[in-house]
This record gives sequence, C-alpha cells and structure tokens, in this order.
Amino acid sequence: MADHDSSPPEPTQCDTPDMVVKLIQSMKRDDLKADGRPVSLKTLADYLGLSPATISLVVNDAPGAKSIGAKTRQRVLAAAKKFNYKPNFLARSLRTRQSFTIGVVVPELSEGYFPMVMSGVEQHLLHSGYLHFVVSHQCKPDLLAGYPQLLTERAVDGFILVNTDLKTPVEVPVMSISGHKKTRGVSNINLDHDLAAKLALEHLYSLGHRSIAFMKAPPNVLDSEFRWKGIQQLAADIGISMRPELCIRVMTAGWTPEIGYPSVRDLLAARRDFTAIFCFNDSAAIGAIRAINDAGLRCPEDISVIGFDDIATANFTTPRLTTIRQPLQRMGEVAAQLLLKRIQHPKESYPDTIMFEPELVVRESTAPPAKPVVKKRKG
Amino acid sequence: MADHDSSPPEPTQCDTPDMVVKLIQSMKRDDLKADGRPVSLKTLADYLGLSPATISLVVNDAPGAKSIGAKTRQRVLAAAKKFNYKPNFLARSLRTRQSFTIGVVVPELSEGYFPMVMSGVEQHLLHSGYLHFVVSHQCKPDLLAGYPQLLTERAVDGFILVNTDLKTPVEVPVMSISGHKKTRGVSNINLDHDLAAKLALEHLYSLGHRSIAFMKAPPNVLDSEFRWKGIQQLAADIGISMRPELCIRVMTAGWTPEIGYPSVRDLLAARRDFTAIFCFNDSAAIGAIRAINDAGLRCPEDISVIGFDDIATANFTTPRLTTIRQPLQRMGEVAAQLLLKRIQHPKESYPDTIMFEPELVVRESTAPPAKPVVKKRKG
DNA sequence: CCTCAATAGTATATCGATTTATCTCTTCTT
DNA sequence: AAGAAGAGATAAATCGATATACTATTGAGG
Repeated sequence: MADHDSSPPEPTQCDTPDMVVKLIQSMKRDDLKADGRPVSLKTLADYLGLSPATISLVVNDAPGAKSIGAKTRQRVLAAAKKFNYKPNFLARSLRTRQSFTIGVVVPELSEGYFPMVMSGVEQHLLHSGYLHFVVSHQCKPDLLAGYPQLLTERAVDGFILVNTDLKTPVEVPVMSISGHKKTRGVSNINLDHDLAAKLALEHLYSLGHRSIAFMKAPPNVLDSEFRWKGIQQLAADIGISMRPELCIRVMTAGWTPEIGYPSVRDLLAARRDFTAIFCFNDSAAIGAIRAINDAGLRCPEDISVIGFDDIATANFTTPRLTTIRQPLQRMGEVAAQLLLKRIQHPKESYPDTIMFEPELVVRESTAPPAKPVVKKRKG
Repeated sequence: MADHDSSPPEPTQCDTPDMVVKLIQSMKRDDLKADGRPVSLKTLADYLGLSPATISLVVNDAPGAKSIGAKTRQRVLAAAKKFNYKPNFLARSLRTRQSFTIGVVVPELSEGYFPMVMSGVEQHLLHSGYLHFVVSHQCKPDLLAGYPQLLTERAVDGFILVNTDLKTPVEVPVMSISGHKKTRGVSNINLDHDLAAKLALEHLYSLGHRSIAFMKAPPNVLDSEFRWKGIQQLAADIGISMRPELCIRVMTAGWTPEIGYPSVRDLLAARRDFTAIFCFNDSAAIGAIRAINDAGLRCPEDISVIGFDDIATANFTTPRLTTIRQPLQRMGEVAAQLLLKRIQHPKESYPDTIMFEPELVVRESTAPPAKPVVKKRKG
C-alpha cells in the first residue's frame, strides 16, 4: 500500500499509519515531520510499531532497557539515527527536573576580567552538556535582586556568581568567584590576597620603592576589602607606611581604564611624593599610566605602576604592565567543574572555599625609582 | 476543621484538601509547597476551589479570561500573589513552543569587540523577557557546525551570530552581525566599510601620509574582505598606492593584541618605507604600536597607527588610539530588537541588511609624518 | 413557555518525554 | 500439569501549563 522506498527495518507487518506514510513521502529532511515539527518519540514509536516507552528506554540506555531485546534495540537505534531523533529538551527537563542550564551572574560584560573567567566557565560547561544564561546586573540593586529570581524561574540547575553577592538565598548549588561571603550552599573561589599583596609589595620594595600610592577598588569589587587587608598587613610587616593621603579610592563601578584615570590624575595634581602606585586591576593601571603620561611624567622612570589580573592586553601596553596574575580562566573552569559535581552529587560535602595562588608577572611598568625616597623612620 | 490562620479569601465552603492544609501549616516560605516544589497552577486551583484552566486564564490575562468574573479574578490574583506563584517556564515553553531564549554564537569571548556587542544584545533581550545562551566556537569547524544544532535542540527562538557564518540553515530567525552572507531567513547587520575606508584613508592622506601599510584581517574575521575591498577601492580613488610589500595579512584567529604584534614586528624588520599603518582592529593596533616601540620607533612620530572598533581601552593607551568607531553596542541592540520582531511577527517582511555608519575618532596615534614621503608618480 | 444570548467557568486533550508497575508469553522445574 | 522464573515490552501516570470545546445557569425577549 505505502509505496515508500525505505521501509522500517525488520518489517514485522508494521501497519504504518497515515501519518507515517505522509512522513515518509514528504521527507525532504529526515528530521522533520510533515507538519514541520521535529521527530518525536511517538512518531518513532508508530513507525517502528513499538511504544514510546520502549524508545525512551533504549535511546537513553536507561536501567529499564535491560529488558529490551537486542534486535529491537538495534531497530530503535537505527530508526533514531535515520530520522535524526533528538529528544525534546523542554519535555525532558520538565519531567526530570533538570535543565542542564547554569545561571551566570556578572556585574558587567567588560574587557579583560570577565571574558577570561567566562571562557573557563564555558569551556567546562559545554564539555558536560550544559549551557548557561549570562546576565549582568550593572551593580544595580534591582537587577541584583531580580536576576537570581529570574534565573530560578528559568529552572537553572545552579549558579555561578562572578564578583556578585546574592541578596536572597536560592535553592540550587552556587559557586561564587571572588565573592568572599560565607553562605550555606555557596562555595567560594578566591585568590590568596595575602600572597598577592606580598608579591606586589615585596617586588616594589625590593626595587627600592618606599613611598607607594594605593588605589583601592570601589566597594562593588568584592575582592576589594580582602586585597586591601592583605596590603595593609603586609605593608606593616615590611615596614612600608601607607599614608592615607596616598590611598585613593575609586568609587565608581566599572572594569574599564576609565576607572583608574581620574583618580590618579587628581592625585598627581595634588602631590607627587610617591614613586609607585599599586592598582586594583590592569584596566585601572592602564588608566593610571595614561594619567601619569598626561601629567608629563613617565612610567616607570618617574612612577612605577603595578596592576592586577594580567589581562590579555597587559603584555602589549606601553610600557608592558607588571601585574599580579590571577588564574582567571582556571578559576572559571574550576567553578564550573565543582558546580556540576555539586549538582550531580548533592549529598556529598564540598569545600566552602577554594583558594588560588596569584603570580607576579614582572614586565616594564615597574623599575627602581629614579631618586629613591627612603623613609627611615619606622612605626 | 482546618485551624490555619490565613483562610482563602471568599470562603465559599471551600473543602480544603489535606494537601492544602499541610501547605498552610508548613508555610515557612509562601512560595514552596510541603514537598519543596514551587507552587503550581494545580495547587492554587485546589486552594481556591477553582480549576487550573481558570487560574491560567486569569494569570495570563488571556483572551478567554473575559469570561471570568471580576470577583473570581481578584481572588485568583490575590492568591497568586500571596503564594508568589510563578508559572513553570519549561511547561509553558513545551506547550506554547516558545522558549523566550536566544542563541548567541560568537568566535570567542575576548576583550573589546564581543563584550560591547553582547552588552547591547543583552540589554535589549532582558527588557523583553528573553534570556540568551552564549557559545563560542573558537573558529573550530566542529564547534561551528555543532553549536547551532545544539542550540536548536535547546529550542531557542532565534539566533544572533556575531562574526560567524552558519554552515547549515536553521528553522528560526537569524540575525548576523558582521556576517555579510546573504541567506534566506538571515538579516545582516553590517558596517559601511566603504565609508570606513574613506574616513581612515582620507584622514591619513590629509595628514600627509602617502606610503601606508595595511594589516589585513585573518579570514575568520568575516568583515575582512569587505573592509579590504573598500580600502582598495578608495586607495585607488585617492591615489594612494597599495604596495603588496606593505600589505601584511594576519593569519591566526583571535581578537587580542597578540594578533597584531608579530606581523608588524616582522614587517619592520624587513622594511621601514612607510609612515602609517592601518590595522583591522584596535587590539591589533595596540599590538602594532608595541611592535613599533620595540623596534625603537615612536608612534605617531615615526609611524602613525589607526585602528578599528574603538574599544574602551583605545582612549587610554599610550598614545591614545585614532580609530574608526563601530557602534558595536548599538549594533547588538538593533540585532536583538529586530530578531524579536521577526520572532513575534514572522509573516512580515524585514530588511535583509542594516547598515551602520562608522565614525572617525581622531586621537594621538596619528600625526603628520616626520619626513613626508610623497609619491608623485600615479598609476 | 420557549429560545437565544450572555455569563462564568470547567473538562479534556495536548505539548514530548520519563518511569514504574504490570502484563503477556515462553520456557523451565518438579 | 501447575507453578516459577524470566524475557520482552507496554500502559498509564506524571511533569506543569495552555487552548479549545463544551456545560450550566441566568436573564431577556417574544
């Protein structure tokens, strides 16, 4: 009756229903039914004269598939392949309560920092069959409160927060990169800021710098306080005094050079009794160098600059940037990895903090001060 | 019987089932049922003594809700609010065949270019209740082929491609930024590269440059050929000769300064008979300047450099970068906007190309050549 | 009193998969 | 021959919402 050229394998007098005939006849693309919808379990079941349950079991190689004969199994797999059957993700997610989707919350999509973290995150997630939603809250309170909510409604299986604190807890595992807040259900991925301070300050100190300016990050850089504490501690230990007049604090949010520029410009307008400046990230450092140049000074001859992060551009600025490298991509990767572990094995216990080690990358923006200002008096 | 403190409004002898009693009693959070699952239509229906259909109609303010009385409507809305009812996205998407999700495909998550486009995209999508998946194909053929497939399985309502060509067509609307390929169902968002070439070359020409080097983008920068054609055309018009020896072509993929550096370093090692160089993007320009400095030359005194894109860092490098600005954020925004229109009104007809105008941003990296090399002979 | 229309809401099928309990045959055992 | 065991597959409930067709009631009009 049906004059189709390709018949179901093992034709056990399968009474092909109309729909299937149409399917076969209209087959421009093997993966679309006559109505333009993708092939479903049911279509496949009708085609093979089996039940949807059987198909499902075989296709997923589920435990229950043990009871399906080898021959049938082959038939199913062959048909699935022939019609390029792909399970409907929404239907499956609805049933299994797993979306294979992660929510990623970042302050903004800017240069340098976030792309590096994200590329680590993406790399691991994609390997594991997960996709992710990205939202950027711009440090606006309403978005900060709303996005986790929104993502929860979208049924994400977990969160990765980058430099972002949750206002209200969520019901799924959370990884927080540079978050620092100890919360139940949240694992933190942080840098060892004490070590970072040590690397940076000892480097400057060993070059001969004694009068150092510090650019403290704005409050919405959550690492800020920790990095600051590390710096203060170490300055005390080494014997570098942190004169308040030389500690500038950026107050505006953002991860672009625009952040570093005005504060250093203003500082230089007010005073020049320092030989180095420690910036809270590389972008700010680029802004700082620009301000130094604009003030008619040179980096590093007049003022050394050290940055933080080691973004891709750092190695190509003039001068090349000396900086404290954060293994950002790796941190993103580990965040993704641990998150998936926590999602897949929720019962186990997991570390609530994972610490990464920074690394000093010496390039050209730091050098011995031209006229070393040695401060003798201590404490 | 049920001694709960909060009874359903309008107690029309509603025979609260056990479940509801438990619900009320265990109410730590109003939005979770006793079993820890979110409140569903059914829960709400049982609670109010109505049918799920009614709740659905009212909550969605659907056309059919006209037939629901004002009093009932109020009760439903009040209860929905009280229990913080949020429809299950997966269930809804399954039924309505709309995921409110867009797939965004980019080559990589790098500095500069992509974050700017993405922030425009994100801004518009979020406003409209859409989220997006981001995948980066790294210019690898298998990923390039696989990701659109993957995203299709995830039931995205549309695609935004950034500097990416689809290998096989998809069934949903597509916006292609910097794509240039005319395909049915794909709208292109492009820059006017002829104008861009004009702006750049006339700027250099008017400064007195006659011997100009050109850095041609690698093949995986899809704008490459168009920008190149525009440049060649204009060079001919103006009377600037493009000597092949001065046309360098970057072959490796990537959007970091690392791309521009080696080619310019090698060029300078071979010859120095040019006074300006036109780079295919700002990152490459940063790399180029670095190579110029490393060769013991100065920018712009010895060699002027002009970039492309106007990324955030361009205004803070030393020297500040003269560049051709692409309205990247705006392009992302328009892509998102038109995509949603196409998704929501598929029948209408839409432009297959939207052209944006570039803008010349003059900063410090271009200046008159120290010893203008005037070439008199023409064609 | 009957009909028509409007009002208020519900029953039911559906979207496409997953999962568990069950059912039907064989075949083997005793 | 009865019963157990196992193989092979399925029926049916479920996930949570949406959309269409339908019922029941009331009131108005003739």
